[in-house]
Amino acid sequence: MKIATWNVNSIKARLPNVLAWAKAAAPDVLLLQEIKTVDDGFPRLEFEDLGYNVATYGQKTYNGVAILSKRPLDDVQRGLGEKGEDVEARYIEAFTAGLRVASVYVPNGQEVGSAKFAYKLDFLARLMRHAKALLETEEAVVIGGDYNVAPEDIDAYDPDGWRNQVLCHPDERAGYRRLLNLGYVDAWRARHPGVQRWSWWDYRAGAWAKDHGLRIDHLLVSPQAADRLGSVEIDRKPRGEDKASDHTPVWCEIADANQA
DNA sequence: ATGGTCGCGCTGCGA
Repeated sequence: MKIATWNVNSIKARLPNVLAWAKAAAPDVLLLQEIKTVDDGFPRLEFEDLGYNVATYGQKTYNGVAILSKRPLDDVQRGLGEKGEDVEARYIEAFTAGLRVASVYVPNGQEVGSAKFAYKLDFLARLMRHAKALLETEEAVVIGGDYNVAPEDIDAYDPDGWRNQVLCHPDERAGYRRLLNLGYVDAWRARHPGVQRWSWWDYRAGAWAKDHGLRIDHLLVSPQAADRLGSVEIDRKPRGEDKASDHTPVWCEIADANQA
């Protein structure tokens, strides 16, 4: 089965792009971030027509996450289940197709040292605690999303220029690395050691044209899912199309449990 | 170039 993650930067503005990609790439599970709409505004019927079940955790104007799956979505959970998470819609998980999957939109953090940066670090800590609890179920787990962290220097086009900036600061890299220390695997990096590839290019300053990007969108897979990991790719093509999101999809294949 | 460009929703904020 194929699982993809994509920060679409408004599902309404991006609907033709997302429908076209979902049709062509045909992921079994599509994890979306920054849908930027309340649940009632999500174009549910258009995705149901493509054969997806839809679960959303929306919010007016900002944030918002969703899970689309060709299999039924069970045990849907919205938020990280700790105090303080109800304000911003940044996490949704469900059990589908024999896996637990989650779509996460980690706060951007705006500027190192700001209140928003502190909120980002706190969110990463809450995510870590929740991810740890998920591991204890010994289910196959895939937590995909926009982590807003370039894990290592190799994940930035100009690591020295980005050093100590938001998205690359050591404190947020440490927060992200704690997820790996629990036993989660960065699926794309596991399949492509030493390779540079971006998942996000700023709209500004001609970043796409100059290929100035960062790899900040990740699929973290539990050991049980890592044992079944197949191909993992970043699909650059949607970033170059008309009315593109500033992020592009990342996908992985997870073999059926009985084939592992 | 301390800039640049999007989306939301109608003014400036967030990314």
